[in-house]
Order: sequence, then C-alpha cells, then structure tokens
Amino acid sequence: MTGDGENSCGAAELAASAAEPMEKLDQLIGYNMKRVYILVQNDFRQVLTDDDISPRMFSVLSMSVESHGITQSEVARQLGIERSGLVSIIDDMERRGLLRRMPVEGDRRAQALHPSEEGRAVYKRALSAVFEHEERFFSVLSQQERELLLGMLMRVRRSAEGG
Amino acid sequence: MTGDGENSCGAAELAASAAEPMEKLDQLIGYNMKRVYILVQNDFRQVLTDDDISPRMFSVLSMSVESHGITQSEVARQLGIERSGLVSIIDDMERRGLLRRMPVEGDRRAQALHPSEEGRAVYKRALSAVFEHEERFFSVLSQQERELLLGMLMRVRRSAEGG
DNA sequence: TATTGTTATACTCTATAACTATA
DNA sequence: TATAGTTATAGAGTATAACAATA
Repeated sequence: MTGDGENSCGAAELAASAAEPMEKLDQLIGYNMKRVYILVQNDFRQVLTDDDISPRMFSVLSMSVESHGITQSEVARQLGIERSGLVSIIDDMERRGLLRRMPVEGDRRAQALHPSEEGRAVYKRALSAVFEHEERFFSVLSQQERELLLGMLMRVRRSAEGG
Repeated sequence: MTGDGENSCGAAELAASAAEPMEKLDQLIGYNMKRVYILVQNDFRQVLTDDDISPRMFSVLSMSVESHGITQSEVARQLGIERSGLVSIIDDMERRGLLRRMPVEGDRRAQALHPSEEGRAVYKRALSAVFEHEERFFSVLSQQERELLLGMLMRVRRSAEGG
C-alpha cells in the first residue's frame, strides 16, 4: 500500500509548516475544498442578504436572466439539482415578484421562466456584489492565481461530470 | 494528463470555450468550488463504503489516531463543527468499536478519544483508499498543479479563518 | 413510453439553546 | 463565570417515488 512517511516537499508542507503539526486531513485537497467551500458560501450568503435572496435564488435568477425563457427542467439540469427541489424555490421567487412562470408554445408540459424588471434589477445589483465578494474573499491570491484556480476547478468539474 | 498551455489569456475562457455559451455562474470561483466539492464528496463517500464509515467518521477517526487522547471539544474546534454535532458520531463510532471515550486526568469534564486496534486498522486502510481516490479524482491535474491547488486552498482557508 | 411539473416524504447535516457537572 | 459533554429541537438542503398532463 501507500502511506508510509511524509517524503514529498510540495506546497502542502510549505504552506502549513508554520503553525500546527500538519494533520493528515489538511493534506487532502477534498477536505480543504470542503472547508473553503463552507467559508466562501457563508460569505456569499451574507453578501446576498442585502437583496434578501438565497444562494439558490441567485443561481436560478442568473439562469433565467442569462437564458430567457429557460424551462425549469433545463435549469435543474444545468444547476445539477432535482426538478422537485426547484419548485419551492421558484414559488418563493414568483411570490417575491422576481420572475414568472409562463407557458411554452409548442410544449404545454413545460414552464418557462421569465424574470421581471425587478428580477433583472436585483440580479444586476447582486451580481456586482458577488463579484466584489469574490474579489475580496480570494484577495490572498493574485489575479493570475485566481484564474489558475478557476481553470483547474473547471477542468476537474468536466473530468468528473463528463467522463 | 491533458491540458497544457493555458496561461495566456485567462484560464477561465479557455477552459470553457468549447461547449456552452459560458454562463455567469461558471465564472465564479465559489460556484465552481461548490460543484466540484459535491462531486469529490460523493466520490469520497463511495470510497469509504468499503469500510462502512461516513466522511464525518473518517475525519474524527483521523483526529483520534493522529492526536492520541484528543478531547471532543478539541476535535470539534479543529474540524470547525459544533460539539453537539459530534456526540452522535462518536456514539456510532464507539458502538462500532472504532474508539472509546476515556476520562482525562486533571479535568473530569473532558472526554478523551482513544482509537481501538480495529479503529487504527480501519483508518490505515481507509486513508490509503482516500489517497488513491484523490489521486484518481484529480488525475486531470498534474502533480505540480495538485500541489498548487492544495496550497492555494490552504492560503484562502487561512486568510478567511483569520489565522 | 418518456418527459414536465408537482406533491409528499424522508433523511442528512447543521445550528441553537438549555441542562449537568465540573473547572 | 466559564467550559465540556450532552440532549432536544428545528431548519435547511437534498434525494426519492409517485402522480397527472402532455409529448
């Protein structure tokens, strides 16, 4: 098997050699990603409180604004969530006047999502707040590093999603 | 190993230019991190099914093996979770014979976690499986890139945790 | 037969408060 | 007063199965 002593001299040891005795968990990319994800998501959620929308609302709103008339099923597919989980989110958003369900001509089963004027305004404001949030949250990384990080995440995502 | 040469004009555009019209969400590091985290965690959980332990059990087991006699509060602190959430996990682990709660001399409030022989064996086996899982899951990245990714995640974590 | 939206349901994970026994 | 472990509880978030209308 693997797993005898620590021999490599990579970024891991360098990055963490200062403070604590370097736990095994901290050597795992997945574990660190979990911790960072929790932190970034909390900050993200905080940023969206100004517009009183949840992270899930933001992503659905983004879809409906960027892709006019997109159907619920397609939103679910692209967000990687279940159709059934989308219903209550869209109910809330419709109640808040951010968007409306409208019939699709040619397929009477489907519901198309059309953002309202307020929906677009909220999205625009929230989007710029979110970009500021990312800028600030990842400010410990250089611009080049941020692009590198984003590119690596995308590649991993593709390899894991697409095969 | 794939994907050489993408340091000219932003890794983001290059990485995603092939298939879809590049949604706004896909430009966000946080969103991509969420998607990758979900994928890697599912794979992680699958790997651990061989030893019939959950991700949470694995992290607690890791703590107890790496830091003999660590207390529950300290585990919660290092894992970034609530003490109350730890109780049922440790109950399960004690029931499975992976570890035992033992009194701490000098502080009768505290409970120290001591892994059993089976706990150590399970951990050793699981740990090597987890390293294989990481090797495989992130195989789209080069060794150098993986170290870079890990280092960046650690730096972001530190900056956000306020260390 | 398959798909869209929907409902109902259950399960995981987490956050919170309160309690006890210690410190 | 503060801390360690515990209990109880509620809230997200998500997954699953089933159903009616439509394709």
